[in-house]
This record gives sequence, structure tokens and C-alpha cells, in this order.
Amino acid sequence: MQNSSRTGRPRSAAADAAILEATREALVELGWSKLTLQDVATRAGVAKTTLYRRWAGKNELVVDAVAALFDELELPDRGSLAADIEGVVLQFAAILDRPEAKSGLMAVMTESTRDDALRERIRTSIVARQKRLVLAGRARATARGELPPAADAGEAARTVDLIFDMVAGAVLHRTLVSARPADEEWVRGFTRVLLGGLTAPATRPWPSQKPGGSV
Amino acid sequence: MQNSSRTGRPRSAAADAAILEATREALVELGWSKLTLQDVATRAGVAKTTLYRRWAGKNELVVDAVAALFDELELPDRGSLAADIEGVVLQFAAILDRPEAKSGLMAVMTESTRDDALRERIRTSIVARQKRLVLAGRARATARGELPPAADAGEAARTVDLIFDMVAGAVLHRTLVSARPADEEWVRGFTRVLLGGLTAPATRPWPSQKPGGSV
Amino acid sequence: MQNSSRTGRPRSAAADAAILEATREALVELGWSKLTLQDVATRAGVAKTTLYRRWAGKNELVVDAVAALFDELELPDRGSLAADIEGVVLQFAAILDRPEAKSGLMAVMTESTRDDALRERIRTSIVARQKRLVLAGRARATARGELPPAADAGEAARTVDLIFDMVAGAVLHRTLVSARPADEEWVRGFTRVLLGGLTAPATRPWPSQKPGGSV
Amino acid sequence: MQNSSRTGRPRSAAADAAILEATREALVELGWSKLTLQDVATRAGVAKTTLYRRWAGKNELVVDAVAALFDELELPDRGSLAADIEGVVLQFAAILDRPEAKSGLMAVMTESTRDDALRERIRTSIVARQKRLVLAGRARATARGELPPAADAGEAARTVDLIFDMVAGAVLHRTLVSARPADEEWVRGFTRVLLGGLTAPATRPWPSQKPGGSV
DNA sequence: GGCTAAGCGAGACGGTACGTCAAGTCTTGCA
DNA sequence: TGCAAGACTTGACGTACCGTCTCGCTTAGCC
Repeated sequence: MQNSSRTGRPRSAAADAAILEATREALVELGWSKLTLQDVATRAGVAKTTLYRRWAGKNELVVDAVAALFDELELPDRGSLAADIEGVVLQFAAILDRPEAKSGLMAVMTESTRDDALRERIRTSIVARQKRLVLAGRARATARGELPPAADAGEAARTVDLIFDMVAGAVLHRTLVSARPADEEWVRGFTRVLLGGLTAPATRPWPSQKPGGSV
Repeated sequence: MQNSSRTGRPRSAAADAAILEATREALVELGWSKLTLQDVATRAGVAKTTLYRRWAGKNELVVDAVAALFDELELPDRGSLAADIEGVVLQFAAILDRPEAKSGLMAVMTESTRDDALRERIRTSIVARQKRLVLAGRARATARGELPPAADAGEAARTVDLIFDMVAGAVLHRTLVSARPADEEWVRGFTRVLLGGLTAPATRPWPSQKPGGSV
Repeated sequence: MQNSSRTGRPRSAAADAAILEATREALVELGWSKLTLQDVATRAGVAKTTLYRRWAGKNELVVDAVAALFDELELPDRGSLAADIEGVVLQFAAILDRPEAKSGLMAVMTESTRDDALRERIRTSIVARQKRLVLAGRARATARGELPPAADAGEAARTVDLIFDMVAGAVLHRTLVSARPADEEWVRGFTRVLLGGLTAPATRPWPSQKPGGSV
Repeated sequence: MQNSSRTGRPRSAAADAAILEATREALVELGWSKLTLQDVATRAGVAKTTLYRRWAGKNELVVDAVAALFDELELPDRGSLAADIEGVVLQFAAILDRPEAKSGLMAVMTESTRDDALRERIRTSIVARQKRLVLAGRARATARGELPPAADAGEAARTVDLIFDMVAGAVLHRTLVSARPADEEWVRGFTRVLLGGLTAPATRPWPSQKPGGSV
């Protein structure tokens, strides 16, 4: 990545930022399918060639443009696991409510169903980076005694994945499919179910022993 | 709908079926973005104009083509709420695992972020029709005594919506974003959490007593 | 043509006239290239099928529609050959000045460059029928003593053809290419040259004596 | 015309020639109405878009393609006005006998009946450029004493226009409408009439005095 | 401080798909 | 059986965007 030859004119650093910003702007105004690279280039005051020199195409560009949106997610300590979850879910819902996130994220996810490289790029650029939130929340709750310590690493990883699927999936579905706001009331209900499920004694997920499948 | 004029040559009924089938076939082979209406028309043995006479465009066509896939979802009585949920979630996951469902559903959902008519079409053609499963499962579980009767109609509707968002969302995310199989193990874990949350006494969603109702 | 079987519903006679009139009307408004058979059918209050049952296509229809325009050409006796020619040339120019004649006639002539059947149809329907004017004018002038009698039939035919080419060609070119009016002044000048050439003693066309017959 | 911006990739000069040549070739093989721009593009080894970037449509393209054909007309000194006229008329007839000239020229003339811009383009690209021949022939004949000097500029212009209409019109009509060859015999007859008319003493065109309309 | 390699804006280029339109044929039901 | 209505196949239209390419110009870094 850093091997770019030393000679020649260096790439304009400002261009990158302008392009990503222009991409988000175009996503808001036009949506994914009407967004054209020429339009993005014009908005950014840049030639189309410059764009292609840095990204392979529309998909890659939009992944990068959208990824930045999720970096602002934070997990301040709100005193309880329930409050922490509610807080981050609301933040997540707020981001997903922005048109550029909706259009852009869904579109690249769609394309990724036929493009493994793109899916990997999404997972590393967006999804994996946000798992930190789940991990941080879990650690904090464990320290508080709200959750038992993980029995082993495998179970911990599976639980994190499950939680991530449930949180992100429910908010995505609520916002994009049901097209209704993931507002405070909905988030509170969701959190109760999620947290209730995670802490219900008899139904703790994946007990190491699976005696009779009595579940 | 029934107002089609009496005169003139009637539309070929066979063409509709052939077109929808060809659309699914093309989705499997090409995915959304590479699918062209000319290709669909050729596969269906039909002229492109016939396609445009019946659907406004790619989006509408794919919605209809994909909607049929979900009609095969059923909710056989497996004896317990947990087993019922696991069964239907697995069915849902199996459908979503098909390439035509993945590409097609995600794509029209993406477009629907900028097109209210399309979103409505999706909701009525696909989503609403499957809520019957949640309602049937709830009724059956209530009859079994596994769930308390709904306190009132509003709460019931909200709970149905929440469950639908959680179930469909989690499977979608697992399948499309995490790109890992929603297999039996995952489904079992998911069901435990969901069911635990729904039945956990202290965290029953939206308890009817809420003194200030300020939420 | 007259062999239509006795059984079944007879063809509407009124339809033919309505269709031809509608064709001329459409030619005026739209010109050749924008004229559609569906539009003609609609104007005539007739179904497209009816049209195709009677004409093979646009070309044939327009030939028939335009041919009628030229039937109104007449050659009243104006007292002298020059006056007769001027009169008929002005009439011809007047017809060619109508949009339907311009567009229609030129277009079918264009098509006829690649379609021998169409060219023949034009020649018999339009051109040959108007040669009567040249013949009548020649006979009248010969009777008046303005022109010498034809030496033989071959020469007469050649002269008629030449005059027809010169008259029709000059008016066509003036009207369609030069796009300037073939008005009285122009017609007078043209007639002088034509008539002067035809009667000039030393340059009488095709003098019968031509020793070597090398032509 | 010379304002083409300095930036950007310059247009391929070779493409223009290839396209015009391909257009003439396609005209020969297919005629006007069957000629498609895609076919021309393919023959020229060029994309359809390149065609549309340079010409507004079929009409404009064919005007340019056909115009070049007429540039080869010349007026070598053959010793007498009659011989000069015969020579150039034969040349003109030879060009018009080519299928691409027939189809192309007629077609654009047809379209020009409804399109003033196109007619103007034809007049400037084709017609006006060939009037040089009439002017040169007239000058040469005047120098030889075969024609009297023009009385005034207005009369000269009118005479040139008239001669052009007569020559071009007669050849056009002979070739395209009568569909018979404008061969040497026909040309000699035509030239005799034309020249006889132009030089006949009593019928010199447009004498300044118009006493009694006795013509 | 000039050389040089790369970046850059502009825009032409070969492609591909779009959505529309007209030509000409075929299939209904009514008269 | 003629006819109006209109669905059908076919194929060209003109447009838009893709991703590549060729220009001439700019700009930084190294010699």
C-alpha cells in the first residue's frame, strides 16, 4: 500500500476527501442507481480519470464513502447494559436513517451478494470495525456483573456474532423494510427482548452440554 | 383490476408465468446488476415490449418475481413455540439463501429507499403477506399457554411488528451481511434469545402498567 | 381486384376514400417520415388491419393518395403554345407546392430507387397519366402551325419524353431543391428557353438527317 | 468552426472518412430506408455513439456523405458551349446513376421538405458549390462570343438559377423518375433544346422591356 | 534549477443497456 | 366474413453511463 513510487507528482490528498464527500452528497440527492461517477467527479471538481485511478468502480467508492459514517458510533457508559444497548442502537438507527447510508449501504450489500471481494471489503471496512462496540459493551456488563463471563472463546465469538446479527438486522429491517422509525419506544421494546433473552437463566445461549435438546 | 376492456386480443396468460420464471432464472445466473430486460424477454420467449407493457421496469418485475418465493413459507405445528419458530426461521433462511432471493430482494429494497411506491409494493407483496406466520404462531402459542394473551390490540400489533423485525432482520443480516449460514445451530441460539426475551417475566415487553405512559 | 368473394361482409367503400384523405392530411401535418399507419387509421376511423388488407404498406398507400392530386391538371386552350405551356407548368408548380405532394411524391420516388415494382406503380399511376398533357399540347401546337409535324413516331416519343423530363424536372428542382417559388416570372423565363429551344431552326432537336447515324 | 477547445482527446480524423465511406457503401447495398446508423458504425469500425457525437442524425450524415460525390464534377474546355454543357451534364448524370447518389440525395431532399435547416444544409453543401460550373461555363462562352454579356447582375443571377434548375432538374427527372439512362443521345437532345432556347434571338430570356406580354 | 515521472482536467472512444416507437402480424369478440 | 381493438414479434431509434484512452498541462522531488 505504501509502495507507491517516490517519483512523479503525488496524488492530491484533498481530492480524496472531496470525492467521498461528493459521493455522499450524490447518494442523498440521487440514490444509488441514479448516481453516476461523472456526476460525483463534477461535484468534487475532479476529472473522472482521477476517480478511476483511486477506486475500481462505483461499488468500491461507495463502500468507502459510507464506511466513514459508522465511525462516529460510540458507546458511552450509561450505567447499565440495557441503557448502553439502547444508546448504541439509537445511534445506529440514526445513522441508518440518513439517505446516503440507506441507499449506499443497501446497494453495496446487494452487489456483494455476487461479489466476494466486495463482501469482504464491506465486512472489513464496516462490519468488523463496529463489533468493537459489542465487545466493549459485553466487557463492561461483565465487569458490572450483569452478564456471566464467557465460558470459552468459541462461545464468546458466537454470542458476539449473534448479537450483532440481531441488533444490526433488527434495526436494518425496521428502518429499511418496515420503513418505520426505530424510535425510543421501539428501541426500548427491542432491548428488553434482547436483554431478556440473553439473561434468561434457563435459556442461556449455547450451554456447553446439549443433553436432550429439550429446548 | 378487473376493468380490462373487453375488446382486442387478450394478454397471454402463459407469458406472465414464463417471464417471472425467466426473471428468477436470470437473477440466479447474473444477479441484479447484470440482469437485462432483453435477456429476460429472450429467456421467456417473449419480446421486450411485452415486458414493458406489463411492468414499469426492472424493479417492479423483480418484486413480483421474488414475491412468489415467499409464498411457500408455512408454519406446521411442531408442538412448541420454540420448535415452531425454529422451523419457520430455517425455512426463511433457506429461501434467503437462494441467489435469486438474495440478489432480487436486496436490490428492490435498495431501490425502495428512494421510491415510496416501490416500498409500498414490496410491503404489500412480500412483507405483509408473511406476517400471517407470526400471527398464527402467536395464536397457537397462546392457546398452548406458552404466551400470555395480548393485553390490547395496540400492544399486540407492536409486538408482532417487533418480532417480525427481529426475525427477518436477524436472518437477513446473518445471511447477507455476515455471509454465514443461518444453520440449525445458529437458529437454535437465536430462538433461545428471542424466546427468552419474550417470556422473561421481569422484562416482558411493554408491560401494560406504565404509570406515566410518557414513552 | 374485383374478384372478392360473394360471401361475408363486403368491404366498406367509404373506408377507401377516408383512408386516402386521411393519408394526405397526415402528410401535410407530419411529412413522410413521421407519418404512421396507425395514425392514418385513427384519422380515418378505421382499424390498422383494414389498412393492411388493402395496401401492402406505407409506400403503396402514399402513391395512391398522391396520385389523385395530379389528376386535376388540365390543358385549356390559351391560344398559343407558349401560353399553354406556361399554364400547365404553373398548375404543376401549384400542386407541387402543396406539402402533401412534396413529401409524399418525393418519398415514394426515393423508395422507388430500390424497388422496381414501386417505380412501375409510380410511373403508371402518376407519370404516364400526365404525358397526355404533353401529347395534347403538341397536337394543338402542330395544328396551329407552331410546331412542325413529327418526322416519325420514334422521334415524337423521344421528344415527348425529353419535354416531360425538362418540364417536370425543372419545376421539381425549382420547388424542392432551390426552394424558391415557381412563380409567373420564373415560368415565363423557363417557357421562353424551352420553347426557343424547341423551335430554334438551327438547333431543332433530332433532325431526321444525320448521315452517320452515329448517335 | 475553429473554436474547438484545446483540451480533451481530439476527435479521430480517420473516423470521419471511414464513416462517410461506410455510409456510401451502406447506401449502395441497403438504400436509404434500410440504412441504420448501427450498421454504418459497424462498417466503419466505430461505435454508434461516435456517429451521434458528430452528426445529428441520418439526414445530416447522408448529406455529408453524398456531398463529396459531387465535388468531382469538372468543366474542362471542350471548345464550344454545346460541348461543355454536354460534358458536364454527362458527368452529372453519371454521378446520379450511382445508387448511393440516387438513394441518398433523393432521401435527404425528401426530408428537407419538412426541415428548413436540412434544406439549407443541402443547398450550401451540394447545390451552391456546383453553381461554380454554370458560372465558369457562362464566362467561357461569353469570352468565346457564344453568349452575349449579361445585361445586369440581377438578370445574370436569374439566368444562372434558371439554367441550374433546368439542367439539374432534367437530369434528376430523367434518371430518378423516368428511370431511363441520361445517355449521350439524350444529353445531346437536351443540350440542343437548352442551348437553342438560350440563344434564340427572339426569345432571349427576360428582355428588359416587357411591352405587351406578347410572348 | 532543470529533468522527469506521475498526476491531472478534458473529453473522445468502443461498448452495452436503456426505454420508446413503428411496422406488420395475429387473435379476440361484435356486427 | 369484415371489422375495431389491441396484444404480439421484430428491430431501430437516440440517450446515458460505463470504463478506457489520449491529449496537453501541472507539479513535486531528485539530481
